[in-house]
Amino acid sequence: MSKRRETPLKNIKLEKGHCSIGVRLNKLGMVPFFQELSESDLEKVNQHFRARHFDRGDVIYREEETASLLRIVVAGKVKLVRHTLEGKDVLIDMLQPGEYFGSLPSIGDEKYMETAIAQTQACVLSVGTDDFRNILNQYPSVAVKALEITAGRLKESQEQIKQLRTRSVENRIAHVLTMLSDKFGEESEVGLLIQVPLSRKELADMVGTTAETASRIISRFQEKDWVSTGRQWIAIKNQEKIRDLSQDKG
Amino acid sequence: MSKRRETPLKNIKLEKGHCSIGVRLNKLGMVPFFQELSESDLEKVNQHFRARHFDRGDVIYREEETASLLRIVVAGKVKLVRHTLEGKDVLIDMLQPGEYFGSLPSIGDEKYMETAIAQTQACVLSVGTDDFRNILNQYPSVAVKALEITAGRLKESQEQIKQLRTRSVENRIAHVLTMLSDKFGEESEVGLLIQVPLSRKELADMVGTTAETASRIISRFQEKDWVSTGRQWIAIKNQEKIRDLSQDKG
DNA sequence: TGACTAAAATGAGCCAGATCAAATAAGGGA
DNA sequence: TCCCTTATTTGATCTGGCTCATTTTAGTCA
Repeated sequence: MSKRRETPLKNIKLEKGHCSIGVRLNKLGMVPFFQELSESDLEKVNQHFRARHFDRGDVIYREEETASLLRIVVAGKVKLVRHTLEGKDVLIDMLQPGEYFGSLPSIGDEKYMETAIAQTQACVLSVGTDDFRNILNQYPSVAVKALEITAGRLKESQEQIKQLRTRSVENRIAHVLTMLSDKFGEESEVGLLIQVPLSRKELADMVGTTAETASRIISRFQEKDWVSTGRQWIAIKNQEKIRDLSQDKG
Repeated sequence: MSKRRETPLKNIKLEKGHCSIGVRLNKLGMVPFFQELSESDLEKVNQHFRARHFDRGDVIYREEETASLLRIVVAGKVKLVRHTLEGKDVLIDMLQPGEYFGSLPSIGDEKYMETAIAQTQACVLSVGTDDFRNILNQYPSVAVKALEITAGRLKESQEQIKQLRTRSVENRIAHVLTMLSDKFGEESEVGLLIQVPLSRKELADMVGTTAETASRIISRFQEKDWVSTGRQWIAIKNQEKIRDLSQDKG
């Protein structure tokens, strides 16, 4: 009855030159940091950026490397991971176009604390930390925006700490699925598809479990027909149930 | 042989009027935010602040209350806690003079995400969020500083997430003890004393365990003569061992 | 379309740490 | 110095989720 299935994930193929100077200026204005800048200021700021393309799986920078650049995702998805000595990974964040990563110009912020990897083909802008510091001092609105964004991330990360301590793995998985579908969700025939390649292992690393446990739980969801999944993808069929579980009192 | 023991903790009694306008300006310059401001700018900024005294246990603000003030600890210690529906608490941070809390002026930051409680008698400054926003726009150095501080907290909190997922409770307790002694440590006859009242329950809430488990672990440390403790206080007698445990490969 | 490979699903056993229940003891107050 | 409250300690038991090992797929590629 069913044809051979193939990934419902979009194969994001970025064309050659997509990461060029021309496109760049255009996109820069859409980055939250710079939203309040005038056209001309934007152009000045743009001078300091360099653009670079990455293929899926490329390491953008490594933990422990000397941190000297602030980066902004312009196209594609980028994941941030921390490795531990015991060989466990912690998936800190999955970034979308418009989001920043790398080092903010802070004192003693000499090493990157995490590894950044292109999760799909991606185009990334970068500025030197010193240049960015100048930008911050010159355009207070950029600094305020950066502060807001960072404060927001701090809250999220505190929320995650709270969840890690108090909710079950099942609840936490429901929670990331909700977050991911809010961020990357796209309606498709199989349900609300999370438009990023994401293995069970990666899902587990976001939530703080093992791939096995994550798999068991996803299977359970599937039995109840709340999600549909395959290799590296998950789509949500019953948003309400999943959201309920992610809320308090699952 | 030994006299009746009493808490080695200092009873921080703040005198009346300690929290007055006069003292205030003096202290404001010591707050990291404002370190780079000139005397006269400092005075202008000071206009916007109000000072207020709190006794031990006083609630400074509650989770879910509308957030409208940014606060700065001027004297005493303040703890930030998150409560969960299940009745568990998460102790997010223990603040020292000079540190900020409350709401940064960010969009949609309408509710406090945590409850702030005076852990000792304390003096706290506050500014309206709008006023602070103006300060940020007017003095970029303040904004940059705020950004640095917030980014630093973000890193800490990511580090904590990593630890929660990968280290044992024993390791994590050793880790907070190390952090707390770096921050609040004071040499005393009983060892490097953490100069803040801190119950086992609170220790547990910082680390993500139960009071019982925390107690068992502290007992173990005590047997090895690494720490000495009593009600609401802990002093470290063997910093090296504790630090080793908190490091990787305990 | 069939073969092949890495991802995913499953099974069985085990343990750190949570829970529940009780016994102790620290240290403030009079 | 004694009393009393409430933190702390300790014991016994239970379990979610981790581990290790194996079997099944999904989906790509030729």
